[in-house]
Amino acid sequence: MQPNESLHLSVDCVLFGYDDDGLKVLLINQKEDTYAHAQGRPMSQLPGDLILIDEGLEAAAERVLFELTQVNGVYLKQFHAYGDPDRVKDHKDRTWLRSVRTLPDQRVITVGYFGLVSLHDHSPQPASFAGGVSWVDVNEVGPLAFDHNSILNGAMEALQTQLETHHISFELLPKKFTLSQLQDLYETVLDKKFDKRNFRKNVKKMSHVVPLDEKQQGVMHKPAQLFSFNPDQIENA
Amino acid sequence: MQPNESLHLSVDCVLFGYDDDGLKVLLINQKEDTYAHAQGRPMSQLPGDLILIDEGLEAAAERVLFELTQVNGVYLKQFHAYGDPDRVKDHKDRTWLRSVRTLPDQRVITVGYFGLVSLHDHSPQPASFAGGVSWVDVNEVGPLAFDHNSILNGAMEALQTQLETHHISFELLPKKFTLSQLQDLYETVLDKKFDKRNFRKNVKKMSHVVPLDEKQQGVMHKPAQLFSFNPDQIENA
DNA sequence: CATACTAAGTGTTGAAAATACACTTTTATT
DNA sequence: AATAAAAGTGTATTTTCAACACTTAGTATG
Repeated sequence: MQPNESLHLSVDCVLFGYDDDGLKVLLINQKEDTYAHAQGRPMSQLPGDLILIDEGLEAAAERVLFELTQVNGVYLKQFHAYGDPDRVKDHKDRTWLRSVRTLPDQRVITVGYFGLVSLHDHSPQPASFAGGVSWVDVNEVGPLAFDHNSILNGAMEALQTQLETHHISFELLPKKFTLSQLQDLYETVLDKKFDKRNFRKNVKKMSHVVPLDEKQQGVMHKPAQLFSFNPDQIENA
Repeated sequence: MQPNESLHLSVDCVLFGYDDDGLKVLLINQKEDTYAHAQGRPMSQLPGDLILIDEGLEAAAERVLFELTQVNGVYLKQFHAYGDPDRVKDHKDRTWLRSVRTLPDQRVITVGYFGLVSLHDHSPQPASFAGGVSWVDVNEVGPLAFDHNSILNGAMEALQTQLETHHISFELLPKKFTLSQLQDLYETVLDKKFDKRNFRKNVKKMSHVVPLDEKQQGVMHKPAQLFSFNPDQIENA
């Protein structure tokens, strides 16, 4: 029995970005000219790439994300491995693979990581690599290359679970934020509404959310109190 | 950049077995004679093996588990991928690897699956492969080969989470069981005590747990009502 | 400077869920 | 007949969750 002759491993990163406009995911647009003399048309896909031979999975996810988006030091969490033997063999994906891989027919297993950034004050400048990059509202994502739609779904579920159990909202918000922004974030990610007063009662119990001596400015209504996260307290969340 | 020259992928299965005596995990004992003319001594490890070149991850986990334990059709769930570049390079593990692998120096990434069986009425007869196999109480597991102790820890956490969120207890119990057995299972897996009356109130709400017209026999105390799981209702759990 | 607009901010009440707690029953054994 | 052993059962209290409407502080406009 010759178990695995040659089998490749990649990481795919689902980078979520949040601002007042909603929850976005960072997608890469395949280069148009890849398809100039070939069948098919360019699709969008998640940022991902093969791991290096002596590189850890987490390190690979950080590197790939940095190479493709210039984003550094973000919260990254593994959520699932995808290993269908045919996951990169679909007809629609072959033209692109032939243009970028030396061995386009090899099986690739991929490990999914999701990452979180705030689009408010981070605004990562995605490297214009591989044909361009864009933030797409998670509710407006069309068909993606490979099995990336189901990877994205897996990431969404993992994000929802993590938000409910580990209160990781601070990864998606600017350093200073209002309670209404926090509530909008919860409502957007979990796709349900909360009562304003009850929501605020719960926030009061979260010791890692601390009020600042500062108020919102330049809004044409009562300015909101600003809050921030106390990193020392996050473990207790 | 030559991404990954040769890199292997395995699955490791953490098979939990439960009976009145506690929660066990199935371990493989490395063959003594492997070490006859070499340094080191045999260790225990989780059942696992390289995946085949055209085999899905889930299918690989099922196959490996069947080959090593003769267990078929059990609940199996992926929980984490382990990819430290040095995870199979520790000195203590090299003798064994040289004896079983054609390429003992290759990096191996592994995907962890956990499985559940009842030791009451299943009693899987583990194939005496690779030097013997044994059920070890999860609280008495010594040092394992590779990073298998941390894989086991990951599986334990996944099991606890699944039990609390998806009520998968039926995978670990015999077809007929008493409420005391069910409570013991919860207490063992989650490592906390429950109040008998409150526990039974909660069970009454679980529509997939149904009473039978049958009682325990041959016990020297009041015989308990037997229950079973209604497979049609499990989705609603 | 008065008015209008906008989102911020704030408490109470009722329902439901979680917790704490002790005695009686049924069978097998001697 | 007495004993041992775990099964089985109900209520009162506390805590958590859910529903609900008005006042406040600032900006903009006439």
